[in-house]
Amino acid sequence: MTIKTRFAPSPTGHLHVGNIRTALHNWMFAKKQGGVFLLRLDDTDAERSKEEYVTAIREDLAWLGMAPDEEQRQSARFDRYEAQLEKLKASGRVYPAYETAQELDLKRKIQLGRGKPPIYDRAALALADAEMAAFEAQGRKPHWRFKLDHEVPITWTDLIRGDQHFNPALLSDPVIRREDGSWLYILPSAIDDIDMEITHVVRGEDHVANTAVQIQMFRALGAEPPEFAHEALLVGTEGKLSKRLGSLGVSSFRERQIEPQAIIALLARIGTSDPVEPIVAVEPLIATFDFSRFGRAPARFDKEELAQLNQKIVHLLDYDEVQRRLPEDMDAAAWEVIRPNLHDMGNVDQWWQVVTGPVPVAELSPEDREFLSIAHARLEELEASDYLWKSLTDALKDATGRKGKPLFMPLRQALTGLDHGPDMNALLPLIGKAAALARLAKAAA
RNA sequence: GGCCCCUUCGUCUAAGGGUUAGGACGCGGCCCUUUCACGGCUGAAAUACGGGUUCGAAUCCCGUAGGGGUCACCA
Repeated sequence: MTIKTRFAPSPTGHLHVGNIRTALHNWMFAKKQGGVFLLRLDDTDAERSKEEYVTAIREDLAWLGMAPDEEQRQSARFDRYEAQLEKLKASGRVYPAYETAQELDLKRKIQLGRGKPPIYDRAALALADAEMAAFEAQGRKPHWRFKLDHEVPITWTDLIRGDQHFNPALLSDPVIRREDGSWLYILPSAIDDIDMEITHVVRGEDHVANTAVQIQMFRALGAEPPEFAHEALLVGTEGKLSKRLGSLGVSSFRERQIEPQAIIALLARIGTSDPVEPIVAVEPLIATFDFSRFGRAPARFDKEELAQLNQKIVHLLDYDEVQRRLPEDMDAAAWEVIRPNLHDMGNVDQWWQVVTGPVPVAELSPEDREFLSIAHARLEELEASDYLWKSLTDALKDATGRKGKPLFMPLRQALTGLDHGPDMNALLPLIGKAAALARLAKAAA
């Protein structure tokens, strides 16, 4: 049997870290088994679903390198849901209810006030035909609920959480369809999982109770439930499931010059017993992916940790991977020289500026300026070569007796305008003899 | 409030009765580098609390505290 996972976001907003993590785990699990990764847009809510978010979700997944193998959307399958609902009606597993949202809300408040769990009381189940007819006569239309079988305990072995047990009597019969005919996600999701032959449902632990309900739905529809893996949610650095985390999307990562590889490397490992490591290629990440390594406690997502990982990732990036984002005339050799000093890809221009100039003129003492004019004279006599820096500093050592910091720091400042930066041995050939002479002359003046 | 899950260095975690409680990230120090960074080495750093069970508990049991989730005509 081929493995098939699905990522089922509702296009009511952009993907955020939590979403991305879930998508990633679905994708990695499928890839590890040579399976299929399905993107299913849960757009049953026509009010809130927007086409721009559909596009954004596709683009974000592609940018992260996990384009789906297949795409489906629930809005195209309403006929199918209708047909399946009829079957459930026929087998008595769904029933009409006429309460208004306000009435239900009131009931819940009363239950809560009494210290009881706010579970639907199944009043609609006791309705006589005449009462229903009366509601219909008033023009009231029913919404539909799925009838949980209270006699059958719900159990499954979760790939992350282990054996799970739910008492169906402690769960509300879920509303599956509104009076206006629109669908709630829970039944369509189960129908889709069956029809699309999903073998593994990987989602956040906020769905465990839904899974309990859906397991009865699968069975009521004559299907065996798939495997389930519910992962612990991500929390922010404050320890709470932060609102800020919900707004951290791909666009904010792009703005902050975070490479997709860094996001993948962090999200693949965070909350697992494997260490978060700067790994650029996705294959080793996939190879170590294993649900048994997932912790059950919420993991902390730290933007700072992501930034640090990103820096290490940048230091591992090959020239061909970044070439199209580099200044046009920057070659592989220059990339190698500049790369170790990068904080993120946003620093490239700054360092390339140091090579191509112009650079700011350093403030120097009269002694240093005199030293630099000697340096200028010596450099003029030298051949441009890969060892230009060594030849120059050797010559100056002999000529002036300077050594150590007093020897090289004025040179670095004159040549780069900065007191830190890439190795001058590598940098000077990049700057070139002519430009170096000009900078020395300017700083000595 | 009911139900479910969780609690080991700052962070992510390993160790399912006997360990100097291990690793990774971060942090400190040293080395390398005629700068910064990179890299190498090294150090500090944890079993939430209280009771049991046991020769022996991070590990099993109970309780307390704390955290997370859920209990929608959202997904």
